[in-house]
Amino acid sequence: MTTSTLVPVFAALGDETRWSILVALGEGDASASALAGRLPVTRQAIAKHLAVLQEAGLVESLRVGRELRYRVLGSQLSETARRLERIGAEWDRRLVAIKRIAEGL
Amino acid sequence: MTTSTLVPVFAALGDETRWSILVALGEGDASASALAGRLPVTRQAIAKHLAVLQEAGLVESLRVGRELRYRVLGSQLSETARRLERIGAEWDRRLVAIKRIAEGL
DNA sequence: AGTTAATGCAACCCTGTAGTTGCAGTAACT
DNA sequence: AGTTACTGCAACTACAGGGTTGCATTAACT
Repeated sequence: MTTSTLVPVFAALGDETRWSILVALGEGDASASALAGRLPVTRQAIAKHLAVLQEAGLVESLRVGRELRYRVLGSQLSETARRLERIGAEWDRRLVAIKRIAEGL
Repeated sequence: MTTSTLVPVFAALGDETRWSILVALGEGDASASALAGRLPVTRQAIAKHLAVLQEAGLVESLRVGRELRYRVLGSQLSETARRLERIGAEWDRRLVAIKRIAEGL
């Protein structure tokens, strides 16, 4: 497991507008146009954000009639969370070890 | 719990160089100058990155003699992981509910 | 006290990207 | 078939931020 695939996910999550989109999608699948009706940005801007989110594996798209609907993928988020947890735990373990050494054990 | 404090953390994690810094710090506390010796960027660039990481609560600084040493905070990472996990789980729950409706229950 | 080695600050370049407007394409619905 | 409503593509603006160089400052160490 490399971190190379993690970075794009975080980069995607590090934007307020994209979070708004994710939260909106969290309430139900929606197209770029539909999202543009709820958020204070253009449909084209939203389309770009959706492309970034899809590239990061955080959403998937599905054609429904003439519209392209997007669905949020919670599993990817959970997967990322598990990885983060492991890394954080490891760093904390090291810190504890350092403290024990500092205390002269 | 709002997501407003989450975004800076992800923005901080969404950069390869900052990950290199975090990984390096994961092996032991270090100053900006020391890090500059190991990574292919300037000390000043690293200093900026460290400021971002500190702002996001991912590292803390401690003076040791005339140098300013940085330490990675795994706990913040774990905290973020827990939040992510919850959100991801909630979205997945909704998806499952939708599928059950689609199956006509 | 003088030297050395660290940090702090400022100005600058340049690329990436969030956002826009405008128009072309395309597939439903009547 | 014609209209409507959605997506796709392209060009452009503007600003944030990752990176650099250069210099000032400050605090250990001898």
